[in-house]
Amino acid sequence: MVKRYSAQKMMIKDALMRLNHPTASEVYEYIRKSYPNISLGTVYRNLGLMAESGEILRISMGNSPDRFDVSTNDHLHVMCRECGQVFDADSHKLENMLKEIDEFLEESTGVHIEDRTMYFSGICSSCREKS
Amino acid sequence: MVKRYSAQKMMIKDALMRLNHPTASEVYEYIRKSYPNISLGTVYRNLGLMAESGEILRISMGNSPDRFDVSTNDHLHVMCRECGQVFDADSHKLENMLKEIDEFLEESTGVHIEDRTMYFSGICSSCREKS
DNA sequence: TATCAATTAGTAATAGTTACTATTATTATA
DNA sequence: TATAATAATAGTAACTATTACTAATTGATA
Ligand SMILES: [Mn+2]
Ligand SMILES: [Mn+2]
Ligand SMILES: [Zn+2]
Ligand SMILES: [Zn+2]
Repeated sequence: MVKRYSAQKMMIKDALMRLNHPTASEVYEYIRKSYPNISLGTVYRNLGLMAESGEILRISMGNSPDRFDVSTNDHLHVMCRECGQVFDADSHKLENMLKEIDEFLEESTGVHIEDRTMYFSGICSSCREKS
Repeated sequence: MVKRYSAQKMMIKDALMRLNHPTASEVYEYIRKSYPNISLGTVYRNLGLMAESGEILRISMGNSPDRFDVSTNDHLHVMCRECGQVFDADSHKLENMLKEIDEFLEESTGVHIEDRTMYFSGICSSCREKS
């Protein structure tokens, strides 16, 4: 069970670095330009494996298709509901607040918090200018 | 365009009050016991309409099916990853912190935050006792 | 009672994703 | 190097959650 770093896997990693939080099909379409034979299944499988191993991040936002992220450091995501762009925000400075929220929830629900999911949406500055 | 509060709609509302943050099919299965002819489409449509009008809440947690909530007040959700139970937590006391997070994000991304989605998961107290 | 829009049941269609399978590519080994 | 073992792929089928469609039903109104 030796992990083979196939050409396809490298292309997927490369696409992730070039695109901004792409969906699986965005990765697929990007690679297809230079390598038309890539299979959508291969893209999904590798993104899933990489996310599971912690090499990349899977971002589930509501009911839209999952997005993937090469940055695995702790950070938050904000999406513009006008243009769809996804913005990163370093959550370092919020660490204490987030811990406080966890503690509050543990106390009021009895659940030992192991994971939190949060994302935000609004209108980005360039979309605000346009209107 | 008179809003008719059909028998089906009432059954759906009743199911929501009796079940704990159910999915559309949980609502469907519940109603089917006493009214086998109810259509899954009707359940989906009415849940969607009620959520849109603000009469109930739609809760999207990751890639699992959407859940619905009769309580429309501001509160947070915590799910036990062992038994799947969903717990409510009044977010009143966190209001200031949440606003601070919004402000931080507006400053660091330029996006004017209009909506935030957050949910948490962990192990509930009764599941912790069992192991 | 006749009319007409709202709603329904039942089913078809869709989107996103995972599963399957035969084939190809890569590595290990005789 | 030739052969065997197995990891990964392309292509497609299947699946789940959800929405769309349509003909029939319901119920309010004139
Ligand atoms: Mn990111
Ligand atoms: Mn709730
Ligand atoms: Zn924008
Ligand atoms: Zn539990």
